[in-house]
Amino acid sequence: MGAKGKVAKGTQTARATINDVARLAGVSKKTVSRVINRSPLLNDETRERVEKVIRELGYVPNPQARALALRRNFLVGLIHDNPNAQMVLNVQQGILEALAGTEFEMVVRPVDRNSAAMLDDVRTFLERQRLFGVVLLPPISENDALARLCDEVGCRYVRMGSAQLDDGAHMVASNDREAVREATDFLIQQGHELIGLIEGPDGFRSARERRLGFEDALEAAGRTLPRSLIARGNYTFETGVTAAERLLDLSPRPTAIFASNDEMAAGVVFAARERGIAVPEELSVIGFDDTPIAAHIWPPLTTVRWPIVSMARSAARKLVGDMVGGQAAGEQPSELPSMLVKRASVAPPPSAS
Amino acid sequence: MGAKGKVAKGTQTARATINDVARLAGVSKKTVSRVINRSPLLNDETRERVEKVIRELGYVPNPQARALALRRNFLVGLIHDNPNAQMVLNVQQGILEALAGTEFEMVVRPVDRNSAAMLDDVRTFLERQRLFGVVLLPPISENDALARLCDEVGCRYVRMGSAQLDDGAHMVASNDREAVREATDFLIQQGHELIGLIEGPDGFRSARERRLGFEDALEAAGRTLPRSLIARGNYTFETGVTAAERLLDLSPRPTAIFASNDEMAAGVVFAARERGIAVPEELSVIGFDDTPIAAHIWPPLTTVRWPIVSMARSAARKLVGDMVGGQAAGEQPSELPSMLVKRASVAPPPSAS
DNA sequence: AGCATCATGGAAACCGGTGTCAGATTAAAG
DNA sequence: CTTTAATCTGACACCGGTTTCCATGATGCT
Repeated sequence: MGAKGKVAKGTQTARATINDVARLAGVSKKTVSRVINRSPLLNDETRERVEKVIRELGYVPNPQARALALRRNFLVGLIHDNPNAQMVLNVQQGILEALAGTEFEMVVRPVDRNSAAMLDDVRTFLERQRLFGVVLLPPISENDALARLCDEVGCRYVRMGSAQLDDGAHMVASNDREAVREATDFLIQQGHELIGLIEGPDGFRSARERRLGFEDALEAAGRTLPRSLIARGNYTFETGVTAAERLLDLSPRPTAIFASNDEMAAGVVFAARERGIAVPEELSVIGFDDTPIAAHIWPPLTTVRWPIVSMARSAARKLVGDMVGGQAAGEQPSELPSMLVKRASVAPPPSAS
Repeated sequence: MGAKGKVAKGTQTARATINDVARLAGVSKKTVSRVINRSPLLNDETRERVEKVIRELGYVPNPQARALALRRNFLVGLIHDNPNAQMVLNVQQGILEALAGTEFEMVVRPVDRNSAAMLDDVRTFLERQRLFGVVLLPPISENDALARLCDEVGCRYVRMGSAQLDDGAHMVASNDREAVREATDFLIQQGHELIGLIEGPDGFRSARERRLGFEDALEAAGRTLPRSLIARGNYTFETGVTAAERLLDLSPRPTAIFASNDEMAAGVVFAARERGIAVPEELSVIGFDDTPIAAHIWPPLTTVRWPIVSMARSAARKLVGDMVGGQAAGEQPSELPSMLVKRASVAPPPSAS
């Protein structure tokens, strides 16, 4: 039980105001305000006295009043148009971890990338709510006009993505290209000759980076990528199935497939099952993201663990960092590493056994 | 009139204030305020004149100022401690659908059910932010103390759940017991004699309802449920695997398993694969929720489609209904139906073929 | 017509903080 | 022992709405 209640709660919950604190501490509102806002030009002795009263009263400044006076809300927005539920939730988790214990809250705002009114909607949202800052999740984070809009309305922002698209203060990225190169190298080392690629949708930066990584690996091995071995999906399970069906009907059939995300990789496994192709004996599969589905299907997927939670946490810390914890928040990394998680979906090709 | 009007800001983006509207409409702030808040005692002609100016100016009241004056924020909170990412995201989607086009925003707040400070944390959250209302997601929605707390601090709330735990104004529920009875009936009709149950964690209302539905079906068929055919998981994939392993090692082995959610059902399929037991030829599986994983594993799962998005939308409408759209929001349903989705994971038992 | 009742709109206070700027204190310099 | 500068502190207006209180004109009733 919390024995913090020195404030007698009568019938009504009477929250202490800044005036109460000021009166009891024998100072003015303004001085209390200075204490709250960590103003440097303040006598230490005065500060302590006020802080003592604040503690005794259990006083917490009213966020609505502060928002009005400061013309800035203590809300961090998450703007996304991401089709992958798990990814969105991981990002939320990361942001909330960074915001825990602060006065900030998270408000979530999905947008429609294809809507002509998208930018106007976001502008209205930002101006109305006067958000402290926003985290932009890919793919919408790749939209430069959106970033400019944030600047314009005076809203801080941090973009998440698969490659550095902005300066360190506004970007938290992974290095997808490098990660995919390693994953593809792994397939090549296992002896695979015909490796199919299911790439992400056109216009997604991550799709491009991952394809480049794939090509990097082939090139390093002195191979070229035939057009027929490339299929495209839009990061959903269903398009993964369709793309895999095309690749699996090829003759000769690829013995391995790299899918640009786990959803599509799960689709590959599904399509293989439908055709009676054994995974990994006859077909090796690698995905990307390491979402739960990767570990929950049979066989569990070899995949690239995308540091999404850390990226989101880092992004949120960048936003509010200078407001809370001072140097504790410190300099947040702008690039976080991925790693290859090896599971049962990869084996040497049949011919190599 | 001593029009000590403010100096017009030239280049700066000056959002219209209530004073601008009042001046241009030739009325007082108060009158504009009455228009905004749909006060009934107002001349129709005056109202229209003011509304015209509002439209022309593109005026939108400042939410921060309203929040301060009204002592109530235009935020709807989502409080949850749900382990299932997909479910949380579906709920968010439903809430956002209900809030679209209104002045409300959604703030998400995960809590820790096991923390002793949970209630205090939530109280602080509600009092500080002065939320308009909250949606409570199971399992935390089953916590009566939490509902009482909301009442106490004057925060509206709507609970979501698997059974009616509260009056219609505060509850949106499905009827899990009935849905599971139907699902189990389906297994019985297919000819299964030994049906295993993987129930949800102790203390979850949904776990209890689903077990009761299971028992209802057996009882109606004149059977009893041996203790050995019941295993327990905590709604995660991993505990589903463990529970399934125990059931599959029984002799005689059950020919069908009902798992209380899809995650655990996916675990059952996984465990069966590990043991070389063919699904559905040697083992039928039914899950609950119809989350994406159900359709994305092989074989696709027969499952109960839980109307989670509609429930969340309905819950949010109940909260803000009287504020927006008047009767358009109308009376929201308090119970929404589930349905059995038949996929490939169920077949008659081997002996029956 | 005269008076009570009611609907309407305005001035000013208020919600609970923050910004500006001048005045008070104290320290350093002359 | 002044004078000057630097450091703290508080009075007051302000953020942009809502609400209270009251004056005003319109309406109803006898």
